[in-house]
Amino acid sequence: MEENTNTPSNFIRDIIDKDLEEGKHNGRVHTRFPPEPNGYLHIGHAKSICLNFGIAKDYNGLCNLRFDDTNPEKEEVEYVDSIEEDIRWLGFDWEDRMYFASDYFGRLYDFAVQLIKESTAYVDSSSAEEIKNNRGTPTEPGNESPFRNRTVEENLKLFEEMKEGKYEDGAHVLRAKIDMASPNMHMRDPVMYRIKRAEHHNTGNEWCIYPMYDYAHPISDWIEHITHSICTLEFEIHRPLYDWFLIELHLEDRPQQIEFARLGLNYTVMSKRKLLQLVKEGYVAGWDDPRMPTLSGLRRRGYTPESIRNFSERVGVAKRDAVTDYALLEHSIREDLNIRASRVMAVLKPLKIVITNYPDDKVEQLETDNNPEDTSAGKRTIPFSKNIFIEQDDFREVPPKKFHRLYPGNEVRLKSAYIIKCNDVIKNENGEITELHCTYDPATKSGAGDSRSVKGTIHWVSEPHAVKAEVRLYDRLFTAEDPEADDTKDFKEFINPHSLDIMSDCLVEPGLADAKPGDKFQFIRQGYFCVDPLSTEGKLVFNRTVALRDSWARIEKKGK
RNA sequence: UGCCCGAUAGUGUAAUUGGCAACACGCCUGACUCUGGAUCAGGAAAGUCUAGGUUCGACCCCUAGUCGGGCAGCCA
Repeated sequence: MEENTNTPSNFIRDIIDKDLEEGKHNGRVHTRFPPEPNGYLHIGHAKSICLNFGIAKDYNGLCNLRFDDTNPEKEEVEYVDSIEEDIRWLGFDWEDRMYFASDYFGRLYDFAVQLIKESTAYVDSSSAEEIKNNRGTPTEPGNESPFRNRTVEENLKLFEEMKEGKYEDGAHVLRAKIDMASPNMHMRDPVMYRIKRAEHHNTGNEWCIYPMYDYAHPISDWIEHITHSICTLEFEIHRPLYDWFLIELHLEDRPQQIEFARLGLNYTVMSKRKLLQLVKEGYVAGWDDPRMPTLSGLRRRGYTPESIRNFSERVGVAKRDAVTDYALLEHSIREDLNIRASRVMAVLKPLKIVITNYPDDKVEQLETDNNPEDTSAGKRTIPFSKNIFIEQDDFREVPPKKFHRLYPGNEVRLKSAYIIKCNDVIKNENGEITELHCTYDPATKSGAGDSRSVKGTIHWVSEPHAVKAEVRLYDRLFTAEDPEADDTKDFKEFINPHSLDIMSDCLVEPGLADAKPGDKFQFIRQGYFCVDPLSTEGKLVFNRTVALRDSWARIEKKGK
């Protein structure tokens, strides 16, 4: 399949083009994707992954995977593993360039010593509370720490002792000596190192001091020869600090930080904290619940890597906060599945039909296309018999206007089979419809030349051959476009109570009996579905990825 | 009454870098169809936040304002 090759221009590519023209970095382009292993990747990360790996590819450069693991209290190997898996699944390859910020703890320490020697870093023995109180506010300057002017020797000794574990957590921090009156809060002597006795997923108990993001990130980028360090908007104000460390350390060929707006998607939440809350409080079944915007959730839902890459391309890259319409994501997956998913028939809410003029024991094997969009997908046969099931929604005793489906006296075509006519509606003592009696027209067999045509075609399954299945219909997780908009209400108040609808009495065509987890299908006239990872041959479970566009639903709605 | 950033159809992005607004999604019509899907054809929809200025000419440059977002973790 061909992917969108003409990537639209964006301001980051403009910057790179200009850098290349000016001969910066000797014409190299090297990016990195730097997740913190403290949660699962979501669709917003996918945008960043596609951006970073995509740019590297288009400019003949490289993109590293680097785990930003400077806070051992929050990070776990479980997340490292899931992140690797998700990026690979998305279709990107970091080759042998998987790094950890923790790989650089030694060098980071040495660089810190260098700053101390140059009197641009000092050990502050103030408490966290005192540091906070002396930082000032956005409108008022801060106060200098009483420890700000310790001698180099004293700082060196203290910092080394911090490393050696001579002090308790929080007793001292290492700070950059910049400007307590800076209008940019991040330049008011930011903390570089803190003492934290926590086991690190990678370095174990080797260290008891850990660098802060603002200090570790620019240096990690420099160590890896990154040229363009792409991050999200909230780091914009950190940029002067990013540059400050590199300049003070006299590092050449410095990477450039560029910020873009993170992805916003309506009817969902994207913060790791909130997603974690949904998982922990049981609103969803886990990180890979098909309603989650996580990559593992989307994967389980049936989204393909191609569709997510195309989506990421289409949302664009800019510097303004924006919210993308969920419909764009849905369009991306429909577009992909339309050309690759086999069409099959499945009845979600069965309504029995007896074809009164069809021989009792006869069974025909009818031929049908696997995918009309792709002739190479071939054909298959499906059994047809006297007793079949159709969708309850495809019958109305009293049809509304423009209803092209089955109703008393009307004819419809059974997809790939015959035209039938509804003669009798059979009801039980409660007046509920139990079955329909129809007659078929033998002259209208599918593929038997040009027979009559009727307005409606519906799907069906043969009763004796049908296979039972459970089908899970998903809808958006939230009822509000922006569940976080109202700060008098918790976002969880907007959870859609109908986001999961389990249909347990569905019937699918026999060929689906041995469908394997992950297999994707179009249930004709309904939508795209995939086999859930927990599905078994004894109990088939399908997840609805996305419904087909439904213009009848629109017509009907307008009529009301 | 601080600092930083942003503003283009309903939504998200473009605009050969100063030449008079385009693409995608969505929406509406129609054609076609053994999926009310797909496909095809067509359509509505912004005059670029506001007010000035520079210029033959401004979405683009300048000034002032408005609105929105971010910044006071020993989080990233």
